[in-house]
Amino acid sequence: MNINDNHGSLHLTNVPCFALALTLDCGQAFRWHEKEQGVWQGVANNKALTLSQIGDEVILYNTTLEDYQKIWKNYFDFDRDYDAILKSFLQDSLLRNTIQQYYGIRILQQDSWEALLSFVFSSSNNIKRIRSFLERLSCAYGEQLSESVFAFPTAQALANVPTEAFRSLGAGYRDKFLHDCAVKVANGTVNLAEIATLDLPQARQALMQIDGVGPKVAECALLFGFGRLDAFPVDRWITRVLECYPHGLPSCFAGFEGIAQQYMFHYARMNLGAK
DNA sequence: GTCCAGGCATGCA
DNA sequence: TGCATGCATGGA
Repeated sequence: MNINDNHGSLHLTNVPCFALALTLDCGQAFRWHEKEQGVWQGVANNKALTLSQIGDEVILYNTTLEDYQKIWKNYFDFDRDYDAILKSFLQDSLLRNTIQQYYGIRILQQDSWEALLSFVFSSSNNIKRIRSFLERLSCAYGEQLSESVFAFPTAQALANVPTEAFRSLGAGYRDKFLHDCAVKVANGTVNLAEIATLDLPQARQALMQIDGVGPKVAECALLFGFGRLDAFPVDRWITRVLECYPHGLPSCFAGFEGIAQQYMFHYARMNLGAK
């Protein structure tokens, strides 16, 4: 991959294994939207970004080489050899067509707090609604970065928000879960930096101290927010896909079950109708 | 009007 | 330990 700094925009060429729209819109991150055809806009790590893709060329419009090195390279996980991982997945005949069809979905390395709170809200909910709620939440309690762009609110900021305020933003019954999550992260009862150092079972247990965090939400937080690519969230869709794997997952997924899971998830949402 | 969504906590057997 | 049920809300 090559990088050219072009007066306030960065041109990445020969970007391997990257489908921008699929990656931003496959239900792992909720603060990206397609502003116009092929042009995506979003916020992560307190930075706004606009970007687009043509073939294996990606253009980042409003950033610097410094921020790319510091934030976006890691966020898009560009140092990881996805081609090699996906190639090994092709050994599984069940997922082969899906991998080829949706080639280039990457797991974003999101902020752990943002991923955790986002998936607390995700329970028994749909992606469109998760998006709109998190946008309202950010507008209400996040730092303003520009006229219409707000950072994801910090745990400290949300810990001071009364439960009823979450309810009035449309959180529904999850209002108390959001509150508990913010309080426990803000006061250190749940220490995200420490959880990042734990093995998977311990990390799950630590996250599940939060009201509203069960096995699935914990797994999503670990996969999407802690870079645990061996985490494997099972939701309603994945449950249906797993009916095709009565003997468990194939060994070619080992260590990267979470990546395989995201292809399964996308396949299911695109191809399996309502149950 | 009915069903469903990246589940979880709770109560009961 | 295992299963059924309620839970808020808005879009299809």
